Amino acid sequence: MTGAGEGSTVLSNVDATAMRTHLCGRLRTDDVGRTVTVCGWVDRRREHSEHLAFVDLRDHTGIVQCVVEGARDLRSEYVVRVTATVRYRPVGTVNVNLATGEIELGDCTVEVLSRSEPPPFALDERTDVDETIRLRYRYVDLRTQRLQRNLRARAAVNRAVRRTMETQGFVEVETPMLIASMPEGARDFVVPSRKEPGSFYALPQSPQLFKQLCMVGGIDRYYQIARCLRDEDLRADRQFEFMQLDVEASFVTPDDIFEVISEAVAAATEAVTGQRPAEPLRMTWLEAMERFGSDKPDTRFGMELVELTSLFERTGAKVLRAPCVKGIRLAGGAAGPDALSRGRLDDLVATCRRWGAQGLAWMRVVAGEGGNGAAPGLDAGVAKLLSTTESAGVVSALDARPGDLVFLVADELDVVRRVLGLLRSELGRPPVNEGGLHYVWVVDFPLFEGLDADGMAVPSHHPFTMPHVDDLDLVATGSGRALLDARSQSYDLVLNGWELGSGSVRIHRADIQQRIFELLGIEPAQARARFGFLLDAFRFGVPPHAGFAVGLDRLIAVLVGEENIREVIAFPKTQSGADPLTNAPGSITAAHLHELGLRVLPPT
RNA sequence: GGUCCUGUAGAUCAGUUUGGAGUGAUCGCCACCCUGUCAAGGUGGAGGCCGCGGGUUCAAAUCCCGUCAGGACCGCCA
Repeated sequence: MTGAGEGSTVLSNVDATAMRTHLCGRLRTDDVGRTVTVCGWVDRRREHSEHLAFVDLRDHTGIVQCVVEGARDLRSEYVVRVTATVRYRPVGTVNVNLATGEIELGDCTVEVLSRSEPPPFALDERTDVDETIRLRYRYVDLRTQRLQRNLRARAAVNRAVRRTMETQGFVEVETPMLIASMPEGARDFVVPSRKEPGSFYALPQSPQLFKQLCMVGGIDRYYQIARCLRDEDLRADRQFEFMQLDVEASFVTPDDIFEVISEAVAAATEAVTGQRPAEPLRMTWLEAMERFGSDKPDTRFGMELVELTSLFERTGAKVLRAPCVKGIRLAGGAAGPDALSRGRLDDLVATCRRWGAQGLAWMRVVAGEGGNGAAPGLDAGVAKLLSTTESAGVVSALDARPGDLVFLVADELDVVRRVLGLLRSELGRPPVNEGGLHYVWVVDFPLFEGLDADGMAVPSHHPFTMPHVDDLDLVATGSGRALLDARSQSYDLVLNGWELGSGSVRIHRADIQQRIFELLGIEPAQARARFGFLLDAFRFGVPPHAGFAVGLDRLIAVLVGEENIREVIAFPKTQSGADPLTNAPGSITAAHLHELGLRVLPPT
């Protein structure tokens, strides 16, 4: 957080107000001898008698010790104003753990501005308070160092992102919150119309179509720090509403977008950590899936997937006979302090089944027979089912050493990738605040995710995603499963295994768009109904354009080392979508319902 | 829609496996004492529908069923 205040344009005397001269945490030995007035909350008091009490006064900058003489009824979280003289602490009473530890406030005149009931939970960092209670009293929780730090980091990111986008020539355009519902993608939040009962607005899942209209409108370079809403189940990294740095630019290639976004996240990173991150790696989707079993690879640690299919092509071990076999190695997983227990292994097998695999084969790596220098062998688990050649092949392909644990999954290609990718994270992923910041551009995503029951292609992104330049012919003439090899000009930005955002080059040519609709099974009439206004706009001169959106909540969470985006959101919702503070969602009056032409059905 | 974990004092947790007398601890809170503490210290005290409902049992915080709330994950999130 060293850089959080850097480059800010605030006035230097902003600490002072009509009620105070200084902020608590900023007082230093330079201020000794000054008469100051500070305001804040009583953090802790240490009463020695009616003659002497030490009162720690806290504001968002930190704590300063007030030496209060004479009896005063000052309790936790009272809001007080103290006028006093800054003085050195007596020899031997300096507190090295406190930024203000060399000084204290003496001759205090204390004014109680507001009393407080005892707080519902301790505001220190030592105990993990139940999150429901923290959210119920979020206004108290916000006083903690943790949330003060996180929200100020968030503001620093917003500021840095705005500055860098402006510097790069982007224009901030605000798009509407009340829009038409699109029957694509995530579930929309809807708002009933009063003027037209029975009709509904949707809240935007993203400004996607509006930013493309901005390109048709000649904005050239658009950006917005936009609130987006999706009515899908919540997770540690997903809230109903979230913020995106939304970007679109005309007459650009993906490289232009990479440059702009890389610069924005670098500026955001520097604003929080004080250091510019390394340039993002670039990796194709295929490489990410093959090496990490995920389209959001966490490159902070190894344990990469190793291809073993050909080794088991003619295996006698039935459980390993499959279209695809891959393995990963857990160093020290079989022996030593980090060894996995049999119970843990059984759990992992069950977990992999839940993830969709037929099973999980595991083996311990042991020292080879024949003494020193002999190649390691395999033991336990399915080891006895393997031929000597197969065992040796596994050991050599995975570079396994005695004491390691080896996991194999044999199944369809996509299952093997996914399950081993999840297992790799489960076993090896470091905490969010360890291992540095590793940005990765994942490029060349498949254009289609698969085929639906009718044999129609299912888009992996949205239907306006431009095919890869080398796959335009395939898209134009291909059919059936062959189409699944087609790549698109879409890309994701990943940070330490978190998907930060995605973007693409958009289709600006009517012929390509028409072909894509055809492959997706969208009839012309249907296309008109759904996206008519966009297609109309494209008839009036659309520039080639591309864009991106960065999930700011996730970015900020990783930058401040939080595992959960609720910790970087001032007033988040619980996993069930409720707000324990305001009790949202709630009912509305019958009159209100009537006005909107709505009737609530009884619960089923 | 599903899987798993959690729910005991204002807070954080023991106690639940194997049912048994009065559910304890620490912090906080209240009162008193204490003139250099800083997670101050000392003495005393208050504070519990053991999430809720039902069942089994002579007996339930503990076992069973249901339900509510919170969390992690799968599905979902173009």
